[in-house]
Amino acid sequence: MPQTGRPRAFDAEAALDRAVEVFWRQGYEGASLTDLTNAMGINKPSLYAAYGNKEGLFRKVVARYADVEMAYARDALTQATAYEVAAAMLRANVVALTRPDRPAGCLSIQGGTACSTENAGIAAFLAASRLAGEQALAERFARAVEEHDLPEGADPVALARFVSIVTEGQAVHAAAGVTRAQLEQAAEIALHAFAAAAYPDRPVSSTGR
Amino acid sequence: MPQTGRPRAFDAEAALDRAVEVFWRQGYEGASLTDLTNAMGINKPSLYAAYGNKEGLFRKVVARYADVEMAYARDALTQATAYEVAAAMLRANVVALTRPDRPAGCLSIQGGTACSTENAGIAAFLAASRLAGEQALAERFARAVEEHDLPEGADPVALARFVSIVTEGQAVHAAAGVTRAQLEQAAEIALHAFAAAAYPDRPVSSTGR
DNA sequence: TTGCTTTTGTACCGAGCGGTACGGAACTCC
DNA sequence: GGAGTTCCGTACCGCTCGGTACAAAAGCAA
Repeated sequence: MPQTGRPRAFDAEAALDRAVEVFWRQGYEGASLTDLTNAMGINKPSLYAAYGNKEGLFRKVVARYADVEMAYARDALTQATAYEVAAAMLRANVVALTRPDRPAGCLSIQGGTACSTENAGIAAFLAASRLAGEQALAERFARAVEEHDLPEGADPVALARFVSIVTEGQAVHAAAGVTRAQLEQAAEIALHAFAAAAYPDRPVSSTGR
Repeated sequence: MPQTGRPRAFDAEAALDRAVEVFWRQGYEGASLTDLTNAMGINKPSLYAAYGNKEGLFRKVVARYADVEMAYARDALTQATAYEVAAAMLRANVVALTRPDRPAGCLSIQGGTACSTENAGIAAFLAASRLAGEQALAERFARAVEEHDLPEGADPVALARFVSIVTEGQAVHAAAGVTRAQLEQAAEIALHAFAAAAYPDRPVSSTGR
């Protein structure tokens, strides 16, 4: 595989990271190619050669975002118990949504929940990727039932949906400028709910961190 | 105030309702003037004469949406107890998000959580209007503390924030196509959490409706 | 009928959109 | 030092965007 020709003058992965921020802040439709190329430090033909087109770039951006910024979600799944999984997920999510060196909120929602008809696929793609994360969580909770960590009556799918809904609400709230401390407070309430719903027969201790 | 001149040939309020649907489905930036005028059955000069410009139309659309589609939220505030307020809010929200004759989700989020830099004001406007609803809820819960409905230690602001976060997460989920029954299940879990957080000393009964 | 006022439809505006043609520049292989 | 290959920068494409000029149409008052 002979690699000849003029070498690329930019770091494709670093440029992708710049694009992540632009889409994160402005959404798919709100980010113009000019915004993107300016932030990435390249011009349009380079962008098209390296990433295909705007949609191709966006999909690579989402993949990169999932790799880098959503690592906490995969880590959370490795916790020992369902409760710890939920706790890690909710708490780390709040931290990720409010990092001072990142745009507030999450790309998966900021990218676009509604689009023009011609870009409807973008919103659907993002929705599907969110639901995939929810399903992974549901599978982890199902394992917890098998392991008798969660009681037999627990509904792994419903629990995962609840956790996922809270993380999405947190993301919307974070994008509106709500502070990390305020979101953490809400995460603890949600976690309390998770415990009550997951272990319905067990008495619930008082709320609080 | 003499009303002379050629009379308007369309119902401005009915046309506004058509515009609500377009912005609800496609978001502010995803809805073009062509999309809007086609749906409203008018042409551009009529739109500009009646509503100012695209942003003016959008603000009128949001106001109309708040009047018509968010009535349930104001109704919920009139419930007798904080718990009933939260229950009415969460349950009615699910119904509103999944009406078969309406776009899925809510305009306040579908309208745009992220926008191009020149339309950043739109996202901020929507965020502010959501937070205003949350504040109304917080005031209702504060009243509940005064009335000794909620215990003295309860935090009305945090409770309102939690409820608000769940409704927003539900909206994102609904827009992704999650069914009403699935959202209702999550609402009940959240409601359970609300009870535990609002009445921390009281024992919690098992989950379920 | 004659003004006067307002709305309507058409046709158009400058600007920005996503995307590309093309020539020169920078590299490897022979 | 070509020859071949790939990338970079400029300049441009057709199209759609939000917004408007203008004249005909439709109402009122006199």
